[in-house]
Amino acid sequence: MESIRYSPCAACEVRDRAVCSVLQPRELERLNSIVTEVWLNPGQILFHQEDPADSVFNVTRGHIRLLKLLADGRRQVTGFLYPGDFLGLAYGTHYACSAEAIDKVTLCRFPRGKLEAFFEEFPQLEKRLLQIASNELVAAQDQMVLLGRKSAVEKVATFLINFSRHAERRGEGGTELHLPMTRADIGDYLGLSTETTSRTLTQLTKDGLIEIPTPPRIVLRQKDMLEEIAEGEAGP
Amino acid sequence: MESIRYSPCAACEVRDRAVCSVLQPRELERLNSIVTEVWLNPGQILFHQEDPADSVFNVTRGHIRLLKLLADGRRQVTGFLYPGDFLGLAYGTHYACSAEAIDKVTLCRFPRGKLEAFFEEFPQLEKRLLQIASNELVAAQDQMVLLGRKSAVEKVATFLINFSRHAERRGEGGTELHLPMTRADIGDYLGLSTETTSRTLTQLTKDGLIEIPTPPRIVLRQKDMLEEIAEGEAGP
DNA sequence: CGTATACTTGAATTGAGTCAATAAGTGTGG
DNA sequence: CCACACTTATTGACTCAATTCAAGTATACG
Repeated sequence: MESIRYSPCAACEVRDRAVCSVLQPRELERLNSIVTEVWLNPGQILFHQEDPADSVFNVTRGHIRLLKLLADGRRQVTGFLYPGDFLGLAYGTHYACSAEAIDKVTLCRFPRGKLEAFFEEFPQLEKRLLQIASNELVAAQDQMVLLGRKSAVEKVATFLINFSRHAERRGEGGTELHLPMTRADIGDYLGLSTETTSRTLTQLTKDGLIEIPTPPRIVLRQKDMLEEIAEGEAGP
Repeated sequence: MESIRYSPCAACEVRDRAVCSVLQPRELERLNSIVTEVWLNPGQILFHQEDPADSVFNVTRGHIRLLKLLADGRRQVTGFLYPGDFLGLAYGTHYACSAEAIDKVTLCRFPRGKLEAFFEEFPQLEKRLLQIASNELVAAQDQMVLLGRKSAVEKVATFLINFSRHAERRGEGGTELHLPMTRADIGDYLGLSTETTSRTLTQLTKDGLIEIPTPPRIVLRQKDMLEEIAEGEAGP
């Protein structure tokens, strides 16, 4: 994990979606002074569960997985982060989960204390964080429905649809997906085994709803059907 | 659902835990001016999923269940609220889930717009909300681990331990629990059927870890063992 | 006291997990 | 460019934890 002190904000590709979106260029310059850039290679760990939570981050490139482990090694991925996503809200003094790079990742690091000092000066920053937290809570509730009540195929369909929407929001077209994470990651995110995840994707392929030219690519053939399945509307 | 405009804050039993805890008595009086009190009978609905989210609430007495429904009626309880708990963060313009009274409930209602106007005057209120949201996000992640990766007995043990801790925090002693919610509610919260929930409680009774004198009461006999089971440390 | 609701228990079923083997990619260095 | 090692993904056969369906038993309530 390397990091430099540089002026990344000016050329930031995700500024419109990031926390910083609420700041004026001049304010952004001030924020710049406390930001460090962080690079991670695939598999590298940004922080561990239980580490002191002294920084928050914004993903600028690549993908992060958040995960929690049980004593015996069972893994739950609590979220995937995409470029623009904010990271570090869900913590008190220590991080509540680990954050690992899926592919090559770049982030902005904000020292917690310094960022909070900024709140006095730019209260809109705090408002933005509350907004982000609120969105995350809504997403968390949806994930609880998924984990608690959806079948394997409903879980996988939901995942594909959500990923597709996310890609669309980034202007990437929501039909041809490039999944950066492995089947094991997806399974641990959906509360499924790797095998069930793979089998379910195979079944969706046989049913003509998706196509897997070559993993990591997946093409959504019948998004409307997938959406129905995702919402549990496709019969029992 | 009745509601009056009265001065409830002065005699509030949960002021120390509620959003209001960050306000001075004089500030509290100002807040008082926008608060309405709401009473609910068991089973009554405070708001429905998809209703416009024009108010936020603080529970002062009784218990609320938050739930989401799938198209075919499958139910996921996304949370139980206890006296002192805040309600209404996880929403944009519309509520993301329904809120129903479990027993007799009293709440403070804050019109959203008016509360937000208060933020200018009392920025510590907004800080408090961010703190609450952060705590809820941590809890949501724990619930994902539970729903995605824990066995039935681990789920039930976790629920009992969490309920116990909550009771202790309210100064109620964490060994003799009064569960206001039904087995069906608990099951829908843990991603289990009513029957499995009941069977698992029976099994814990046979193992001597708990005692069920007469539902709704449950006595925790071996809290340390329950904690081990909850964390998945009690063998495979 | 009868009726509705909540809870428990049993028997049969099943969706997803586990274990195990194979196939398909990816990358490395000779 | 190919052979080897390594990781990721798929597929199959079997198992099992939890669900479903079906009674039956408490408990609360008007």
